[in-house]
Formats: sequence, structure tokens, C-alpha cells
Amino acid sequence: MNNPLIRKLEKFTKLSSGEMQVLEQVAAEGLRQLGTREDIIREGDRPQALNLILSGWACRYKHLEDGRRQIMAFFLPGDLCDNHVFVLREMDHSVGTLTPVTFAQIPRRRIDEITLSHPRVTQALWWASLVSTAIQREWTVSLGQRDALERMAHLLCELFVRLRVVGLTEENRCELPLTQAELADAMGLSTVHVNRTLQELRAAKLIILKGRTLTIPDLEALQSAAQFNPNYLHLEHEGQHLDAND
Amino acid sequence: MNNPLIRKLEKFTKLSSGEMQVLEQVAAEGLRQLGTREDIIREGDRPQALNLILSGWACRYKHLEDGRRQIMAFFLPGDLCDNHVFVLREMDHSVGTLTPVTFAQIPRRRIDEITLSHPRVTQALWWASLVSTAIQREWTVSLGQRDALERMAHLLCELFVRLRVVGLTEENRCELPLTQAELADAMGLSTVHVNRTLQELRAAKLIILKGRTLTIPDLEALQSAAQFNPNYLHLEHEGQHLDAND
DNA sequence: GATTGCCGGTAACCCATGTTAAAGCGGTCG
DNA sequence: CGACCGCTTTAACATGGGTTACCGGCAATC
Repeated sequence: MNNPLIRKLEKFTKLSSGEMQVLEQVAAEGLRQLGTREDIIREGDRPQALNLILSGWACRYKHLEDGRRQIMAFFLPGDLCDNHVFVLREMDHSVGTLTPVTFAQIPRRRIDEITLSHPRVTQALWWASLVSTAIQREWTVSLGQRDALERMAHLLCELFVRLRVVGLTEENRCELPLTQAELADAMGLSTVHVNRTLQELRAAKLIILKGRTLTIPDLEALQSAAQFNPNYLHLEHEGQHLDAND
Repeated sequence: MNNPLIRKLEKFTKLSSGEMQVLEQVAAEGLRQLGTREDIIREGDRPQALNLILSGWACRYKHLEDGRRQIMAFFLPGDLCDNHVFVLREMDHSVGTLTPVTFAQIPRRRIDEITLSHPRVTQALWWASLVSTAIQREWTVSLGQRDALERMAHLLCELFVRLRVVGLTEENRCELPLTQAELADAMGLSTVHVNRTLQELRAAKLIILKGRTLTIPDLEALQSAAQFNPNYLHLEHEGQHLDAND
């Protein structure tokens, strides 16, 4: 089970082997590969399929007319870009890769089939999509209220925890394949200030960041610097959520 | 049809009179009323029902430990607070009123019934929920990239257009029952700077704001000051989106 | 092994926005 | 009627973060 989607959904609910097989197969079907800094889908396109990231990092972003860019979300392995977008006529933003990416394009019909025949998977996908909108809200809080240091620390906590869910951390380390310019576009800061802020986090011994490897010597310390409360990731489950109505 | 939800969904798809009746009835069932500045649901609560705002304004917000507060969304008549939240164990934020509010609490079971028997309504609710997450993303863009003037202008455009959808504007006017402190909490600005910014918009003749009434003499001018592109509200439909798979 | 381009790092300066404080201005309630 | 309260407005001052500009390392390319 190296499928990161399954790994993630299992944080929410136990899946039967049949359900896992369905997910495995769906992921194996419409496989695609892209290099660094290519678009998976563009603003204005008509959404046709649901994209599932299998390896590599991508992001959701939007350009303003004068060239400013905001990254609105990072997509990690196991993340789906927008459940149910096909209801909309056209994309209001773009999704692009940050590293080489492998992803699966899941056609609308496949989703509908799964929804009809696998209620527990449906609910787990619901959960995943609620979590990703909760992440979006938390970014609103960061951008609106947190200063540069808290904001960076918060993002790093979030990414670390999300990567851990899909098994992409080792002890207190993970990959962080983002340039400082990309971090800046995500956090609404200038690249210069991202650099200052990272220095400050390093000086405070809250992070070790060398090359593409992030090490967090003391996660609790970083969390408290960020006022990071993981509740919005909804990882605490209580067994089966499924009841007779689903 | 003074039901604002129906009004809104009809921007997406035509509803049959039967479908409208179902929605009317659902809205009439679990009616509740609250005064100004009360909570509809609180962080930590277990979500039990879907709340539909029928009149008045509410907001989604979160407090940080040190008292800072971020308003993450405004809810207007016709807005649903979080389709499908009941999948989650507990709320990661609160929803509170900004004015006296009438809302309907729709129990989970009713939603499931509608979903099973009225695919077109289901799809319209999907659309509404996709639009509200698109709004959340646009706030990320505002907070990350737009300066105070663009940000305020953008918010006012958005609120005006959303109110117009549910028939709550008259020509170029609408109610704006928000204090400057509430605007500040939403836009990540200080109250002082909100005041400065509103003065600036007034001086530029982009808005007339007196008491709780907002007048926009020239919507296009305001939109262009804000770089407001309404595409993210997905109001341009192309007739029936419903096909055989739904 | 020179050239080019990308990325991280720094420094000097500047401005948008925050902070603090205080005054004005209706409403409303006792 | 007077006192209070919530809200807006203004002013003086402080600062976090933006801008511009430059350096150096390093990997890919020829």
C-alpha cells in the first residue's frame, strides 16, 4: 500500500481490501507525468477530470493582472485537486507542478461509479475535501493575523504533519522542495523577507533547513512558536463514522 | 419565492416547482432566531445539522490564543454553513451572527433524503459549496497580494454581487451592516486603517457609505480599482448542467 | 573550464500599515 | 435630561516588511 491516497484516507476510516483495490485501480488508470513548473490545469479550462497527486509537489495558484501571484494551496502526494469541480464550467485558478509530478486523471464517470457503490470511500473522500477547505481557511488566518515568523512556522508545521500522514517523513525530517520565492508567493511575503524569516527560525534553533531537507528538532517548540493547533486537519478519529444513512 | 437559497440556486440551474417546494419546506422546518453577536455554533462543538441563513448576516471566525480574531467568511441570506460538516467530529471554528439572524437547522437525515431523491438539487448544492470555497480562495489572494485599498474594494464588490444574486440590492445600493472593526477582522487590517481606507474610497468617489447603506455609484470603476474578476463566483451558467450521470 | 542562469543570502533605504490615544457623535436608558 | 456606550474619526508616532540592488555558489551546458 504505497498509494498515498489510501494511506491518507485510512487516517479517517478503516478501508476494506476491496475498497483499497478500487482506489488502487483508479489511481493506476489515467497516469500522467509532468516535469517541474508545468501546469496540470489552467484558469479558464473546463474541468474534465479529478487529479490525484501520486508523487511530487504541486500548487494551486492565481496570477493577478500585474503579475503578482498567490499560491493558494500546496498539493502533496495523496491530495486530490478539487472534488467535484466538473460541476463548474471553467477553472477560476490554475494548478501547476513544483517538482516533477506523477498524477492520475480520474474521469468523472469513475468518481460517480465509486460514489454509488462504495459509500465508505465516498465519505472518506468527503472528509479529505473538508480537510482541504479547512486548510484553506487556516491560510486565511495566517495571512490575516500571523506575522512573518508565525506564518512560516505554521506552514512548516502543517506541511510536516501532512507529509507524515502519507508516510513521507523520517523521524523529524522531510523534504521541502520549495524555493524561497515559492514560499513567498504562498505566504504573501517578499523573497527577501522569507529569507530573513528562515534565518530567524534557524537562529532560534526551531528548524534546520539545508538544501531540500527540513529538519524540525523540536516539533512542539515550532508548533508553539506558530500557535499551531492541528485540530483543523481533523486527524483524530473515533473509529467508524459510517452510519445507516450513508 | 422569497427563499434566498432558491434564488441563489436558480442562478445555477432551473429548478422544478417540486424541487422548490422541497427546499421551501426544508427551510421552514428547523427555524431558529438569534440576536446580534451570538454564536450559531462554536469551535469544539460536534456538528449535528446544516445551517441555512434566511435573513441577516453571520460570519465564520476563529480566535487565536492571544485574542486576535480572523473572520474567514461572511454568510448572507441563502448561504449554507458547510455542506457535509457532520462527517467531521468537531468544529475547528465558530460561526456567529453579525446582525439578528433567522436560520434553519437542517438535520443530516433531511439532507440525505434530498440527495437521494433530487439529483438536480444535489448538484446545485454542490455548486454552492464549490463557490463558497472559491470565495475562500479569493480571500487568500486578497490577504496575500492586495493592498488595503484593493482589498476593501474587492470585498465590497464581492458582497454587492452576492447580495444582488439573492435580490438584496436596489439599483446600486445595498445594506452593509458591518462595523469597521468587523471589516478589520475580515481583511487583516487595523480598525484605524480600515477607516483610512474607506475615507480614501469615498474621496475617490468609488463608494458612498453612510450608516448601514453602501452605494456604489460606478460598479465597474470599483471593480477595476479592486482588480475584481467575478469569474470565481461562477454565475455564468450555460443552461442545464445535468447529464445522464447525475 | 568558461558561461549562463537559478537560487540563497545581505544591506540600505523607504513606505504601508500598526499602535496608542483622544475627541466627536449619535442613540438609549435610567 | 444627563450619562453612558458603541462606533467613527483623526493625529502623532513606530515598525514590520517591501524594494532595489548586489554578491556568491553551484549545476547545467557547450
